[in-house]
Amino acid sequence: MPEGHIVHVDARRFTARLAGRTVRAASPQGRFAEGAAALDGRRLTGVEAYGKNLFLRFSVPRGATAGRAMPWLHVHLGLIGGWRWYDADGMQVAGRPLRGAGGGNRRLLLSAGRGQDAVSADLRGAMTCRLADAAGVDVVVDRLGPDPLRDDADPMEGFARASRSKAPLGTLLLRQDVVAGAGLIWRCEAPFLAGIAPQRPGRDVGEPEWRRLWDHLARLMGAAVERGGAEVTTEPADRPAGTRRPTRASAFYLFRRTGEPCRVCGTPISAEPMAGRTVWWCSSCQPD
DNA sequence: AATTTATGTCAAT
DNA sequence: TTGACCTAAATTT
Repeated sequence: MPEGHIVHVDARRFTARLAGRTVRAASPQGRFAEGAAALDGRRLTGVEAYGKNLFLRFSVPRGATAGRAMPWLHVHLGLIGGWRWYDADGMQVAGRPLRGAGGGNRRLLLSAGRGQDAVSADLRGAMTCRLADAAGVDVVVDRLGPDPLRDDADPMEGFARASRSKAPLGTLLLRQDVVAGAGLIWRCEAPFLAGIAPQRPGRDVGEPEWRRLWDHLARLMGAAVERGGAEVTTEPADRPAGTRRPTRASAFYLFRRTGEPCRVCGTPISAEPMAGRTVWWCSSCQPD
């Protein structure tokens, strides 16, 4: 399920596989029929990931600018959305065949090429899928804080917001105007590695601590991108003996490990609701 | 076969 | 703080 690093992985795939190409667009499911018709036959000219938002820029057809030009496709995957990639044979790229590949849940199918060269991106379950002009994109981006996966990020913009809030750090890290792209996994794992309790009010987090936190976020999320989206925060030495490659059960220090022993000190992992979702922490490694 | 859950966000209380 | 929503996979009946 998608946090910001997944969106950046998608962006890389769009850049590698569809950027610069003339794209066919369809909405087999029908709920984005008008948008798909508007995109069909245009060239993908730009790909941007910002936090959990993906922006795809398409060429504007000459003469067809009756009214505003809408060069951008804005996609937000929400909790359950995702892109599925297919190659010429209708298989997932680098994956197993998808059950129900012809099913009716495909909101937007973007494809290019023919025969051996064909590739398709299949969007399903997204919370947002809409066309936008440049101003529409700006509205979204202007609301976002710095994205640890972007070169243009200024972590101090996030610090400025966090340090004037009394809300707990674990809540602040889910706020997209504080850190764009962070989600439930990172809001737990990064404070653990930084040794800060998620209950600590934002205004009580010092600048050096924030920088430490930011560095962990950027490193963890960057590593997940390099792994093609797979999230792993544990160091090999902190995984059970004999676990060479991280498994689902050994990938995290805290996430979904309520009551299990801390991998560093053995203290049972604590959990409680925070901002409507579960936050996990180690009361020993992350004292109040 | 039906129900629950999921790494997200927004609107309504 | 709660419910609604987008859909697929896991879990329970």
